[in-house]
Amino acid sequence: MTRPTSRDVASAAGVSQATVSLVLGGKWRGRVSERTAGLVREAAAELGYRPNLAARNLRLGSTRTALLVVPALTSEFFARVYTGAARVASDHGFGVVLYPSPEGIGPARDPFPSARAALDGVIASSMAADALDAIGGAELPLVMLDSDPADGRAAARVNLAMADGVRQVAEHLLGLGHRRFLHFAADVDSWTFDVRAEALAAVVPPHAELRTVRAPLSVPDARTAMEAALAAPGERPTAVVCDDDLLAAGACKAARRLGLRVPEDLSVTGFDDLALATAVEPELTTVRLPAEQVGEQGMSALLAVLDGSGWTAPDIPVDLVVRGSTAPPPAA
Amino acid sequence: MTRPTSRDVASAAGVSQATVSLVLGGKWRGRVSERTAGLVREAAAELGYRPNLAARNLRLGSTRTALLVVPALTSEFFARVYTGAARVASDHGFGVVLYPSPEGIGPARDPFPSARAALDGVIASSMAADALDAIGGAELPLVMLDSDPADGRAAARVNLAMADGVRQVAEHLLGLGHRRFLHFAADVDSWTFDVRAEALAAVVPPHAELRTVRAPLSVPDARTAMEAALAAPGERPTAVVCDDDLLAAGACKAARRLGLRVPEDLSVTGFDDLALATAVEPELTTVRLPAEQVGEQGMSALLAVLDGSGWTAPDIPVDLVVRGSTAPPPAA
DNA sequence: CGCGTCTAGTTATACGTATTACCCCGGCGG
DNA sequence: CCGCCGGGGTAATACGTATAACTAGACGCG
Repeated sequence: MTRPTSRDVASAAGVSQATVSLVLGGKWRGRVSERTAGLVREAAAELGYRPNLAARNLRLGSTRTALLVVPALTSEFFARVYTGAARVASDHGFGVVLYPSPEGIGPARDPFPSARAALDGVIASSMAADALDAIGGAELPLVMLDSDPADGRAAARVNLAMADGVRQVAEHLLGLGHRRFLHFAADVDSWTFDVRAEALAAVVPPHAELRTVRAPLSVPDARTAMEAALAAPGERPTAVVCDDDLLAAGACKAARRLGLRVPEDLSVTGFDDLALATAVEPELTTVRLPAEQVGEQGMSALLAVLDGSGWTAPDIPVDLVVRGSTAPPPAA
Repeated sequence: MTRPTSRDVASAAGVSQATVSLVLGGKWRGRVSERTAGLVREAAAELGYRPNLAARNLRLGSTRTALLVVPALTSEFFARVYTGAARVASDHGFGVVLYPSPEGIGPARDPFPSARAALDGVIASSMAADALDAIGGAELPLVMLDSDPADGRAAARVNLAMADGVRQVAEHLLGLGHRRFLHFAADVDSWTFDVRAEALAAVVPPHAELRTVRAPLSVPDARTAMEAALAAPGERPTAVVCDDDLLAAGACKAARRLGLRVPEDLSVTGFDDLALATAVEPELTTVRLPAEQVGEQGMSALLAVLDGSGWTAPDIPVDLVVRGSTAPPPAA
């Protein structure tokens, strides 16, 4: 009661194993007659034949599988990146396997004992640099997402126009009349956040004020940090620019606890346009990131690299989405 | 510049390939001398040897890989299930691969061309029944999560005590004095939601009122549906029991739009205890599901099945978490 | 008629591993 | 001195596939 092999199909169809392989592999044009091919396909269907992929991989020296390294599986953004990557991959007969950052699994344990070496290439977020080291995938073709162009490990790179997104946010707020800004930064060591900080500093005019507060990427942590920041002495900012919607949600909660209304007393902007952005009240003004497109381009880039051809593309544009969490500053 | 094979290690160590395999496979007690084993390990480390898994899989006829079939990758709940499963798997030299329901990838495309047949077993959520059909994994050992015990496909089963969770919610609300309930049900065809509906109907006493409204599992959809339900003529319910935190968040938004305060005018309960539950204002009274434990038990069950031993365990208990979205009904 | 060419296949082999069956050699009991 | 045994290792093989190299026959053409 074992799985049928190509040899079983061959004897059922009355041909050789090689013929079966040719027919099912699609490379039989002019090598096998239409009639025989039909017989083979019939026999294969009859037996419910499916090729043994371990054998195929061994023969081809390729697994047609890419690894997507993400910082956290709970992240809606990376879930969408995965979707995009999987779509492109499946168009090319590739599979995609996820490697979430080992956090919560334990640093010493490798969640991919069986997949680790069975890969053709790696697509990795710059936010998961440590996980990437853990894989030791340095010997595999690597595509990095939203990473520092100076990082030499990547064979290709897919970046979002984060700086432009920050610029759009800042101009929106400046246009509303805001002059005292608080940058609510993600307490994560990642190039992509550094870029946002720099972009914001660059676009805020000299006569305006810009301070910075950091918090880990979670709503409760963000709330705590922002409560402290808003309660601090001195002139209160009128607009909080957040690195992430999670931070923005936390900031809104903090504001409400302190009796501040959003957006009348305090404007808050997010980043990413997660589902959360429209789940909270008021809905967040934020920056929409085309996550699926990141995944698609990442996979395309990897395929190009594997193919030996080069790959390069402009930064993926991002768009400001104005909702209810921003308004002109209080008259004061 | 190709990857070293066990044969390369053998010639470097001055032994045969078989010896290398024995030593590195750990089955050399009494077959190879301590000294030779040391030499082999040294050579392997020197060359950076890592076994070719396609070859190993082919030889062993096993891939040591399980597939986790989930309805949606964006789901925080299943992300945690995955974490638990991956932890147990890695303890046993197994890997876990995710198969998200094809939604968004297209029904005709199989995101796992390379993994489909390269699996030892499948763990599937009952919410992803159609995806499961698409894989055609019927011939593989199957563990089902939160599924109908009458479904005969599963070799083992891991269930949460959903009915008990609903009971806890209902008793909490009854204890607060509520008598007019609205069940906000997920518009998803899944056993796990049917169970909740039945449990709620069973625990609400005859003199109380219980209606039902359905909506898809998203905050905007939930908000729309609940706005309509609350604006409907007739006596308004005082408590909304939701199948999911997403629905609860939508219900809160709908209430606020209609000028109702939560929890003073309307109590709302969630289910799942997602991050969202503490991100919204007020924080949701909800039912915490130990998702990691579901993943752990699911993987343990699969390993047991593969091992030929049976597996059975009681339902995993769930706990009510009381937060700010429930209060006694308005005096009226 | 002889030769090249085309069609429709087949035979043979390699991929890298795990494991079974075998082999060699030194020592030991008889 | 021979048979036997056990320690230490090796040779050989199979897993199932893809493909390069080959072949048998039919056919056209000079």
